[in-house]
Amino acid sequence: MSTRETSRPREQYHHGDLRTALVAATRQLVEEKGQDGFSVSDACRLAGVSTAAPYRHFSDRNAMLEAVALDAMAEMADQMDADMAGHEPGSPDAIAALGTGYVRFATANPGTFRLAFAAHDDSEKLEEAGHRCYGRVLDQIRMHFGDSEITDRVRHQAFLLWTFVHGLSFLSIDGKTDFANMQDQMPQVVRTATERLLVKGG
Amino acid sequence: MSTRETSRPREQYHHGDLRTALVAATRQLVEEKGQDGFSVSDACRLAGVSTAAPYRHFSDRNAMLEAVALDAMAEMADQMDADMAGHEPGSPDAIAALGTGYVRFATANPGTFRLAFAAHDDSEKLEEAGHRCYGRVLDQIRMHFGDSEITDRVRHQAFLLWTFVHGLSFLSIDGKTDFANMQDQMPQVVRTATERLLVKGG
DNA sequence: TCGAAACGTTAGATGCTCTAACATTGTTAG
DNA sequence: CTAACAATGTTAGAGCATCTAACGTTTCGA
Repeated sequence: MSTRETSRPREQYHHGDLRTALVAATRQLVEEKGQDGFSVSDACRLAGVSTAAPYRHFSDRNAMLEAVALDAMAEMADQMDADMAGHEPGSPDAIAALGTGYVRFATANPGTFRLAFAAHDDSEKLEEAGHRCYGRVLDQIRMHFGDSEITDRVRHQAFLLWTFVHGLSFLSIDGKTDFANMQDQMPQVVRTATERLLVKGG
Repeated sequence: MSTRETSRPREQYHHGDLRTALVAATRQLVEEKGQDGFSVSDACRLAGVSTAAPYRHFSDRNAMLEAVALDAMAEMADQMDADMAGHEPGSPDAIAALGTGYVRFATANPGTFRLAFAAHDDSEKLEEAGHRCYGRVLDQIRMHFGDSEITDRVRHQAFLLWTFVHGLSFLSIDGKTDFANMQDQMPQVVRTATERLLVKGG
């Protein structure tokens, strides 16, 4: 067994999978200290390598953050899939579950969520991952209306819903909700908003 | 006339109103380069003082940002008041105007908006300014329902609306809307969401 | 008017990002 | 098998940022 933990000092000159270790360290630090609080040096300490090592794998500090954002976006898609499983496709239940999954990811990974949605100046990969994620919403709304393709009506409705859960995510992670227990009440709030925002009208 | 511009070098030893000048410089830089891109040194260069000068007025870099956030919060309240003027108090028009003002401030001052709503670990002043701002929303909803005091129903409705405009603000400043022209279409989106979210039901 | 308080400056300690030059290991062509 | 080369690590250091310490200048009140 090779020593690949991020916490213990290495015995070998080559790490083995430093890129992955650095992304993990970066993510952990972003959660602990936020995007600005994060430092490349700290990540190096966590991974047990010198401060110059990351530059073999990332062009700069920002690229490290971008890699975390990319990971997070994919993970969020997975979480949304999981939360949606078992619900009738296109049903209000399924749509609300999609929204709930979104907010749940945000509150469970506030630093990463904020990072993933900050304006990374035109990272094509990240944009693409975001679209894959959003595609789930579009598709559910499409099925809800029984449309065969993504129409303007579908797009408009999806945007209203996304806007709501996105706002709820930020208010939650910034501590602006005065819910006694966010965890318990959030799904009901999402459900209410979904039902009210989602009408045929367009 | 004393030299108080932020761009020109001073002739006098004492600046006159350095605190104000630094807040202005900080705000400008936050808009230009974002919260992380901002540096105290840059602000000093703009204000024409040495890099040690700010520490007579602010405990640290973060306190400078907090001062900007505080200013912004007050300014946002003003903008919301202005946008609401002329509408019947408690009317859907007034409420939608309140929301539109919120989003307009965010898109006009993205860096500052993001800063103002980031989680500044328990700044009482900032929290208080936020509550003053939110009070406007609560009051309009209260009047909308003809209630004499802020009831749970009012609070719940206000929260739904705030959530929506907050989400719309972030999606807008992060370039996640595919509106052809945000400026033109945003008020209609806010109007639609307001009408759908705002129902007696609770 | 004179001493203290307020407010600025320079110098420097410390830490961060990133690059250059060099060291070690893995890989592959002959 | 082995010598080159590619990949991936290291150390040293340039350059810039935050913040503190010690000190200079101006304002203001007793």
